[in-house]
Amino acid sequence: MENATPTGFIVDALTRAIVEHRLLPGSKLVEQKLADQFGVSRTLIRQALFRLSQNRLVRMEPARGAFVAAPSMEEAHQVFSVRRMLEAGMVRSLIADLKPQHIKALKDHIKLEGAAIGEGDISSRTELLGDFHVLMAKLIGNTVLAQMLGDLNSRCALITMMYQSDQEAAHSQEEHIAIVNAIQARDEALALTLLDEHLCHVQAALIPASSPSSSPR
Amino acid sequence: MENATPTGFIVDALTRAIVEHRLLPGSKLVEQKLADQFGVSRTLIRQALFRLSQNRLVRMEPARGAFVAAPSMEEAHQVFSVRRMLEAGMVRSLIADLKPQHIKALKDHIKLEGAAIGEGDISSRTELLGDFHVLMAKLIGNTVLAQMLGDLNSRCALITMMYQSDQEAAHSQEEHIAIVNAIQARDEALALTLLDEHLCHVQAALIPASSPSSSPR
DNA sequence: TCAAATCGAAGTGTATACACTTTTGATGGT
DNA sequence: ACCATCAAAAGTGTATACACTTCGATTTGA
Repeated sequence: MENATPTGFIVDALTRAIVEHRLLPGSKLVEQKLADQFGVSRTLIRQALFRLSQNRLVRMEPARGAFVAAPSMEEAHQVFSVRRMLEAGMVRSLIADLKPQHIKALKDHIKLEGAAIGEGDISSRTELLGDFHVLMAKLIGNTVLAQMLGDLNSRCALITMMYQSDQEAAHSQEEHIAIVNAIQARDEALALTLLDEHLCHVQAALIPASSPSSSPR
Repeated sequence: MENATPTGFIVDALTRAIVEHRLLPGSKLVEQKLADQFGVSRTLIRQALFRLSQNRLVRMEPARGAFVAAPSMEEAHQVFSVRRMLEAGMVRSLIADLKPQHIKALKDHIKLEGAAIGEGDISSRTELLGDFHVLMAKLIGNTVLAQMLGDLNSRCALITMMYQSDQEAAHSQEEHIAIVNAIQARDEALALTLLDEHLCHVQAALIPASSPSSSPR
């Protein structure tokens, strides 16, 4: 999953920084400062910022600069709505052509989640909880879908991570377990219900209140 | 829908050229030539090419340059698979909260399709047949979904357009009509079936045979 | 004192320069 | 005739230069 190109490295580093909220939503990203920090020229920084703006992780205003995105509640709702559509179809596909190794892969992944949750490693915990969904896409062999879910995931993470408590993380993992069990039993209706509820729970755990995404004026 | 920035203009122009197959899949895109053609420096061309490579309309090979993408059959299959998932959910949402103006908007759009098909305007016909699906996303007020479908659409267009016959275009429009009727009748099961068949038909009309996407070596 | 105008600093947008890689075509050996 | 070698041409990757815009603070005029 590592990116060898310099621009890719910068994109990854900034993505982590944003998703882990070391760069807060709304922050200005000054090109020369980043260039100094990474020890490269503005050229590469600009490439990275443009890529991030296509991911919607940063927002670029003409002649004003780049800012860490501050997704509105409305947008978050839409993102989750899309995820529910995609993942419902995905689970159907998975159940329709289920193989023992799929179940094994999912259960192995859940073990990793458990380990990260146990250790209190928030960053890797959030990543793994998100990757669970990407893993399903990969298992049905649809890389296009996997990449889309990955992108949507980053977009969600920008919102969720900071606000997800230990308890919510554990809850997410339990839901993952239940979903895998339903898949294993090939109970499509149950799996779909559980998945939908799971995504709703994650969404419901969003921004407790406040913050109508005040535009940095 | 117009993009004011110079880079956006170049992206749009190249997108049209690719989707309309004035630039054939596999073609090399030499930066300096494009720069001369557009009357700008390589800087802006590179920005545009990077954006297009994120859309998967062009593929960039390190130190070798940019090429018009030549999606494999496998990838096309995956793209359509994702579209089926998204659009099934979308139609459910639409029916669940249907308003008279939605039906009107869809029927108006179909009229436009009919006009383009009648005039034999292949370019605008293909665009409108694709926009039908994006329109549904907009009607349920999900701009995130609308944008994703738009992207997937471009990616499909790279494959479909060239090969779509007049007859197939007319067939597509008829299917759109049937889908709208089912939506109007709020017959979810029928709408879903028709939509799924429609997407399968479009997909089936892909590349008649040949071309295992020979990589330009 | 306050508001408007102005000047300078900071930052973005685009072009250009230069190093390095790939490609291509020619040359020489077998 | 054919393949390997090598040099020049073409092209990409990154840095830098410079014009123009935005933002802030200070000055100026009432």
